[in-house]
Amino acid sequence: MGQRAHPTSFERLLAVVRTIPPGQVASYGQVSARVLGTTPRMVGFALAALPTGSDVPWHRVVNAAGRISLPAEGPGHAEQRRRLEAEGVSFRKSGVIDLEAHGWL
DNA sequence: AGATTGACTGCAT
DNA sequence: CATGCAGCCAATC
Repeated sequence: MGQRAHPTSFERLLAVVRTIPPGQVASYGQVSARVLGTTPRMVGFALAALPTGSDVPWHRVVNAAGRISLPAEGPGHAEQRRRLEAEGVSFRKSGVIDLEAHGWL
């Protein structure tokens, strides 16, 4: 099996996402800042390629404004919000998450 | 090999 | 508060 001897930055990003505790959220930028050589855009790309039913808590990643970045018209948006609320994450009236209360670190 | 795009971000207008 | 633009890196065409 010709696998690489060390995790790709793609996999490292997913590993970081796995460390976000339930009930908390981190921004794309915050996740990418933990893996040198990566950017917020890569985080979104990595999560978008995630297989259904993966163990990665992709829903705990939101944009820097504390808002869900998935297209509001798609099913992913509603699903992410549902999962977060199930973990106790509260949304403001405007649909913005209170990062002061739920922000990671 | 060059252009385009994406679940971003920060600063300027 | 809404828009625009540059910077960023990998995947795709």
